[in-house]
Amino acid sequence: MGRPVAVSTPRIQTKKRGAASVGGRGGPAAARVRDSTGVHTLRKAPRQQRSKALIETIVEAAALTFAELGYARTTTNRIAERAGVSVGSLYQYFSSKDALLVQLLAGHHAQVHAILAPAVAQLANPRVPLEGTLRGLLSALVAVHEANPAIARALSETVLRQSPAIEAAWSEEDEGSQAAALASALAARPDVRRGDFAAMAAVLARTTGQLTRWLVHDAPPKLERASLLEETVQLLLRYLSDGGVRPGPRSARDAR
Amino acid sequence: MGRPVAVSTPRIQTKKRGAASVGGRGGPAAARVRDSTGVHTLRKAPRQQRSKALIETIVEAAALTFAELGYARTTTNRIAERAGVSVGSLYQYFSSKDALLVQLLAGHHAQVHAILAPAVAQLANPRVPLEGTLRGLLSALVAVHEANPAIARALSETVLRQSPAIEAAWSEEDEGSQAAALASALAARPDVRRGDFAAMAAVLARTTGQLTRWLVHDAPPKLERASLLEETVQLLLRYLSDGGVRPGPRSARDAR
DNA sequence: ACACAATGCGAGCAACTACTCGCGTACGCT
DNA sequence: AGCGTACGCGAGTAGTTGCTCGCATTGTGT
Repeated sequence: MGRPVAVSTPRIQTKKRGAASVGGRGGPAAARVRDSTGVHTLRKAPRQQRSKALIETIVEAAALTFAELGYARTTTNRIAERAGVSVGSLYQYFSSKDALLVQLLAGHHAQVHAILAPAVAQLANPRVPLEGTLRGLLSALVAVHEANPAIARALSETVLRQSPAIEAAWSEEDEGSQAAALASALAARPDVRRGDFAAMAAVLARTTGQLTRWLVHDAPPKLERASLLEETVQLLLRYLSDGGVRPGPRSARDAR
Repeated sequence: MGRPVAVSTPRIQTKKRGAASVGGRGGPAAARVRDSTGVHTLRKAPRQQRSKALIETIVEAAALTFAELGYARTTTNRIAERAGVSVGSLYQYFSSKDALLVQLLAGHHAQVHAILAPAVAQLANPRVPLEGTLRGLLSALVAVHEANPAIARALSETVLRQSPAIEAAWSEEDEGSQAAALASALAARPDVRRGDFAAMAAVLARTTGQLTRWLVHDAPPKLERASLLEETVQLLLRYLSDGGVRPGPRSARDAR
């Protein structure tokens, strides 16, 4: 490359000292500009077509790389390389590595929410049988995770608690956020076991989310997907259903 | 598209960092942590009292720091600082940051195993009621996690998939490893619902582990621990119990 | 066709990390 | 006390990472 690469930047402007130590191995955690509101949006709105395509490409590459290497081991340079663009372009639209992940999280949450909302609504209608609703819900969630295993896996594993910003973005709208609606839906159904509905909703939400992710990404390959899905349905259905196990006087005294 | 021109680094991956130098260093017998595939062991066996205490201190500091900051953001310097020792001392006994974590994992697994084994054995005896066994199991697991929240949290969250060595150490003996024993124990009980016992065992193990960790470390503080624990017991109990839920229209509607 | 802005580039930098090495210190034995 | 050595130390090193900045390239309005 015969191009005279100019002299190195003579500008010795001191970098903005970032906040606490944030970052992976050997990274300069400096200049992590954190908006006071903590909201990470695109730094800049794409005005032309090529830039929109570029953003798309970057996000896809990021998803793939996060999924493959995990968040901590993924470098922005690698993302850019995979996307076939330069790091500079990446940072023109995403203010940080975190921002990239937050973007991914937002997309995922949108998908999950689109499934959860109608499911909870249907649950609130006692005339619709539980089993069908649950089965449909699980299938839909599994489909989402299957449709984009890369994102979902990266999201659920290595990622949380890496940085405050990410954690905030995640908890903003996770499975538990609809707990209140879920709890009242459960309470409204006569075929659901009476109890502490808030706790029930929390346990239900947590279990559903975890089992779904596990089922798609980490379940032992030896076991058949169909069986596991069916077992999951049974787990949830039996948990919610009234009757069945008699917690009556008999079992009350068996505790030692 | 200009090619990157291979920035600097004429060297090709002369990284001698994370790699565990196996063998060599012929010398004193090293105290082994858990020798299976020759993963990580203590570099050197402590011969004097002060060094034993030092190792203890380091491990504790590591647990605390991992829990607080997560694995990726924890630096060995910080661990040493917290332990009040020098990095040099740390590296005299632990060959790497990974080794420290592997040590922690081993300890945790030992504790969990000590709980799981007798519980599965008890489960295999049909004369012991399910409910009591489950409740006891859950209480014990919760106690372990509560007794050392730092380790358990670090272990369950940020850590896995960070490096191949760690992943290997983890999967060596996780909840699923006793799936076979669990499955046959379930099959032997007449009061357990018939089905695909392998899948049941897997779902059961996964759910138990996840809910326990969640309960101790991440459950919304608004909900009471006791309620959540009780709900978890119900979840597992109802999942396993025979009878109860009917696929068809419900008939028996007993109040409460 | 022309000017100007939007976009894209990529080498380089400062920060930060995991880990080493040579040397002083405290231990335990005789 | 005296001596060999296990122990402990911490400044320093090589290597990486996230991110910036000046400039080249492409698109758009007129």
